[in-house]
Amino acid sequence: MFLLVDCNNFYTSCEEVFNPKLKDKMVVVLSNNDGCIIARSKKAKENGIGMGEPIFNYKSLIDRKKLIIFSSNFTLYADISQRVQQVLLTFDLDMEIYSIDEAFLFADMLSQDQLIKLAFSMKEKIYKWCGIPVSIGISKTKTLAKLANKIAKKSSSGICFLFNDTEIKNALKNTKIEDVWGIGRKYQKKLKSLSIFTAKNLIDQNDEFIKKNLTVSGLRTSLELRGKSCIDLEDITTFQKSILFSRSFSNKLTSFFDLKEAISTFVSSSAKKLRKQKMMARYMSIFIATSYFDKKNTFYANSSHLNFPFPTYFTSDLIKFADMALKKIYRPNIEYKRAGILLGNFSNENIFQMDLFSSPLSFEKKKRLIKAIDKINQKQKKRSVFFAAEGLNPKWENTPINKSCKYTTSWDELPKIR
DNA sequence: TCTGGGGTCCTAGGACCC
DNA sequence: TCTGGGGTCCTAGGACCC
Repeated sequence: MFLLVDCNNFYTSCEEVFNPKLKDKMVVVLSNNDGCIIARSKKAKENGIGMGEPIFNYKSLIDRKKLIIFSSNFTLYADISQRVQQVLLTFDLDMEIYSIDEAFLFADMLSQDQLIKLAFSMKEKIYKWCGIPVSIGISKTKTLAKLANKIAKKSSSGICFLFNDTEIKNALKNTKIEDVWGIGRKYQKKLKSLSIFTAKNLIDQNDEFIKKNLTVSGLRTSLELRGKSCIDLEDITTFQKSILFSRSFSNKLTSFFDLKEAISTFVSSSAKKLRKQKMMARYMSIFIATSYFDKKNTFYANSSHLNFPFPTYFTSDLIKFADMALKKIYRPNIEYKRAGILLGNFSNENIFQMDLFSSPLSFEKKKRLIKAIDKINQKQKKRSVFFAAEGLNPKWENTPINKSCKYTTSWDELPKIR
């Protein structure tokens, strides 16, 4: 049996842990640049505040102090997530961290009664130790566990089991097709045009039809809904395949120089992430775009891809490559609103093919240099040492206005009790 | 003049997830 | 006026090989 443990309203719940007064209030957490709503408290959801909506739609609610807003604080959320995972580990089951607020667990050799008991004690322990409420769905496959979790969210106990065929059949009948894990916006539309409205409707189709319309992923989904497990627990050791860093700018950028500074900063951050995972990249993609919502000017978006002759995790190399890529897609006199970089095609830092013409000696030298830089930045303030290409005064960064403290990861920001 | 059949690898784009 | 960010998987088509 698979269990899906999912934190309720995760980001706003994290804020509540350190700010109990928020309980039963309308609270939302905002995206970068304080632009869109990316998390809502229960009360906010009940009052019809939509996911992904721009916050300026709710200006009057904020002015009247009915709606409390937070800038996102991912340092805090990631740390709380870690703590929840630690608690889950104490139950000694195979586990897959599926996202910042979800984990799949796999239990065999347990009776239904034991599973029920287990789920209740998990929920209780996580709340007691971390202050985070969770919902748990349990069933025969991951897709059914997801479905059970959705039902659990609405139930008073916060836990839902789908064990026998009648229970499952009923659940499928009452589940809208768009609520099935694996059916997104496009497929939903397609399926509805084919008169498929519920999960039950989907599993009643024949395999060939499903594969033709939804590819093998859709076929897997429907097999899973029928109770046949096709999606295994992901191995924890599976390594990451790409690193993306993208931002919308607070001020639009026009000059090549400004854009280059922003991109170089993105490169520097992604390279740091890459080194942390002891990986090297051989592929880079850069993209830039104007504002999608700017109706006055024509929309421009472009990307440029690059395969390096050798794998690297050196910021210096990557900044040079990024510069080459950016030159290909940059057009003058345009107001850019968004940019990003993607690194991929990874290999291990110790096992890789070197460039035939570079000397191992210079490689070692570069390695020592970058390790030293990382060390300094870790010990001292962030960005004590950085590359000139990143620029001294970023013109695109914004200062979040309503950010809570790093209560759990910074000595200077520990919660104070007065 | 007439020109086969069986493969692999790579990539862009489109779907999905949180 | 103000509109997010980070991932994975699958497929078709093009390039290549023998």
